[in-house]
Order: sequence, then structure tokens, then C-alpha cells
Amino acid sequence: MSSASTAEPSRPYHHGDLRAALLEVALDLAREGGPAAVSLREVTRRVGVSPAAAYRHVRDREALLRAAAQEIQARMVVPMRERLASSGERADAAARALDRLRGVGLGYIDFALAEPGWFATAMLGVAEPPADGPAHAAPFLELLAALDDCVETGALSPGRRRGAEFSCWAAVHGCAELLVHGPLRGADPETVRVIAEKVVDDIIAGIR
Amino acid sequence: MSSASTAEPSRPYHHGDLRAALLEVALDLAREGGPAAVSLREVTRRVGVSPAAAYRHVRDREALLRAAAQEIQARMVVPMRERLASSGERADAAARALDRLRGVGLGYIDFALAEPGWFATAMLGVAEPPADGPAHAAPFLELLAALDDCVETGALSPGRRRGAEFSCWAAVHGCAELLVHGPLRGADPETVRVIAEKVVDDIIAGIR
DNA sequence: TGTACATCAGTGAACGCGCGTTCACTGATGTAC
DNA sequence: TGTACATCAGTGAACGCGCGTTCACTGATGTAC
Repeated sequence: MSSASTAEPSRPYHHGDLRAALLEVALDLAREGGPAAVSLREVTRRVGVSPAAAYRHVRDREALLRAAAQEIQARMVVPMRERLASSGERADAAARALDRLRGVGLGYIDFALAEPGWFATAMLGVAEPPADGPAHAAPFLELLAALDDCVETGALSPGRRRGAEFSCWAAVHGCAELLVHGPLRGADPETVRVIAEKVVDDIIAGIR
Repeated sequence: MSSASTAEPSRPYHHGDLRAALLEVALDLAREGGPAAVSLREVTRRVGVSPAAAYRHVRDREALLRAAAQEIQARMVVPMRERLASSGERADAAARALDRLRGVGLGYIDFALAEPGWFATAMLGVAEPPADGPAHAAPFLELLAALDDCVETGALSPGRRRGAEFSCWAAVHGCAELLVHGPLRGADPETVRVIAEKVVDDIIAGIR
């Protein structure tokens, strides 16, 4: 029992782990109303603590927001991989790599549609990656891996690899942004799915 | 002189045309700091009028912001056409149509990079088109025309026309968004230009 | 042409809101003897 | 094992900010006679 202090930085002082609680509520607020909805006053209010208490665990509002962004990025990767798993078994390694690339793109769009508040918040973390974290966002790393896989399996010629990550990211990100905020927001899921698949297929065709 | 009341709704009462002045200053503020920087108090302060005066000419803050968004959209079309004009004379009508399509995309990205505050503001007008304006934003109409031109000149098969506008818009919009807010913001103009051209060329290749 | 009147653009003050951040404090906890 | 002490997480109140919007008003203008 003397080894109670495990890997987590949780300290059962007064609250237990206020920092974790703040982050959790910040994620709730971001989910409901995007980054603008994350205020230190509302976060501390929901946790049941005075506003000033937050400053023992977080430099300022922006630091909390960036921590939330990083957490969201990590969660984004899950649906991007799930789609891969559901693509079934294919004999052709190149075809599998392309499926994976497609899944990464569609998973990105799915996430944006399912969690628009989180999606908008995650972008803040892309703009300002945390000093203690990776330079590239997790979803972007997922895309890089998928593209490299395409080259290795021969689905994408090495000559066409350069800059392909940006074209893919741009198309998929723009699609997500427009579906969430653009003139088609609120369209029926069927239509949305068709459009998302066309955008992803078009950009994959374009980089090859 | 009795026909002084021309087409414009300007009335030389106290200020002259306060509505126009409010809109102009709103555009200034949006240019400097994006939509969040457009507050009625700051707008009226700069015009030199009391905050309440604005309510004689504008329903509320959001209405002014939407008016600004529509004006920005109209201005966006200019660089999108300029690129077309500078593409020179080409014998092949199909090649000219593709040049035009390319110019529309690159002009869109150029505008976003040159005027990020305006660009962000313009998107609000896309989400909520004004009741008295067109259903589609001006830049989007420009894209539709360029694509139709491609079909007419044979640069794009009619079968591939459907949905192409969304793929193009998504790629170009995502590219702009990422160049302005993403990890590459602040990159040197040379790099930015290369990336923008690759994204545009990739998506055009993809829809054909 | 001159005067009385109606109109309504713009005023000034106030309402109530929420925010981020700071400060001296208090009181529960962990630790040293 | 028991007590004194140091630590520092959390408090409560306050600072100063800016915002959107409303209200009764005042005063310059256009118009009707």
C-alpha cells in the first residue's frame, strides 16, 4: 500500500486531482459549444471550486484549452482507425493500403460531423502544438503513416508521395469544415455520406 | 436638383449615411481581427457616434456582421477573376477553361492568405445567406461557372461534372484554412505558393 | 415666403451580463522530530 | 506514538474590462399650410 503513488500525477490532497477534473469539464464544454464555450469560470463552477483554484493547476485559460485540444486529437485517431478495421480482408496489399488511406480521410470527416465542438477545438492544438507533446498532431501522423503504407505497397509511386499529405489533409479538412459550417450543414446523412466519399475518392485519384 | 434621391438609400439627415459608415468600419475591424473583433461598441466608437445610434440602421450586431460578410464575398470574386485574365491567350478552349478553374482556386487561396480576417468573416455569410441576397455565395457561383465552362469546352466530361463543385471547394477551402491557421502558417511565400498550386492541381486531376 | 408642426436620427445614461486574473487568507494535509 | 510545524490547495472578494441592448430624451431636419 506504500506504493500508492502510481504513474499518474494524481495527488489526493483536497480535491483528489483537480487538474484532471478541470480538463474533463473543459472537454465537456468544448464538446457542447466549441472553444469559445470553455471559460475558466464555467469550468470551475461545474467542478464546484472557486475560480482562483484553477490557477494552481493551469497557467491560464489558453493552457487549459491547448491541453483539451491535444486530448481531442488523441481521441480523433480512434474513428480514423476503426474504419480501417471494418474494411475487411483484401488479398491485394496495395488495395488494402488505399482502403486505409480512404478510412483515414472518412474517419476524419466522421469525427468532425459527430463532434463539431471538439473538432473546432482540436484545430487550436494544431496551430500551437504543446511544448511537451509531438510537433505534429496525432490525426496528421495517422495520415502520414497511411500514405507511407501506400508507397510501400506500390499503391502510390514514390515520386508522387511528396506533398501528398497536404493535398489530402486540405481536401478532407475543407470537406469537414464545409459540411459542418457551410451551406450543406444539416443535410441528411445519406447526402453527406455521398459527398464525403466523393471528396475523399477525388483527392486520392488526384494524388496518384 | 429635385431628383437628388438617387438609387442609393443614402439620406443626408444628421450623419449623411450612417449605415454605410457602420458597414465600412465593420469591414475595417473584420479585416484587422476577424469577426470576433466586430463589436457594435467599437464600430460606433470609430464612427464617432453613440452605441445606440447603430440601432437605427441595423437590427443587431449579427445583422451588421452578415452584411459585412456579403460585401467581402463580393470582393473575393475580384482576385478570383484577375488570375484568369493573367493566364494569357491559349488556342485550346479546353485548356483555357482549365486555366480558369485553376485561377478560381488559386484566387480563393490568395485572398484567404492576403486577408485572413476578411476570409474568416466571409464564411459567416456562407452559413447564413442574407434573405435579400443570392442563395449561393459569389465565390461559389464563380466556381460553378468555371466548372460549367470546362464541360462546355470538353475539358470535363458531363458525367464527371456532378459533385465536382464540392470537391473543388473543399480542397481549396481546406488548403486556405490550413495555410492560414495550420502548422504551415507563416511559411515563406515560395513554399506556400508551391503547396497551393499542388493542392489545386491535385483536385483538378482528381475530378477529371 | 414664413411659420408651426411632425418626424425620427442621434444622445447619454443605465441595465445586467460574463469574463480573466490577482490577492491576502485559511485550513487540511504530509512530515520531522 | 504524539506533537509542532511547514506546505500549499482551495477560498472569497475584488479589480477592471468590454460587451449588447433598452430607454426616455433632444434637437436638427423636411413638410404642410
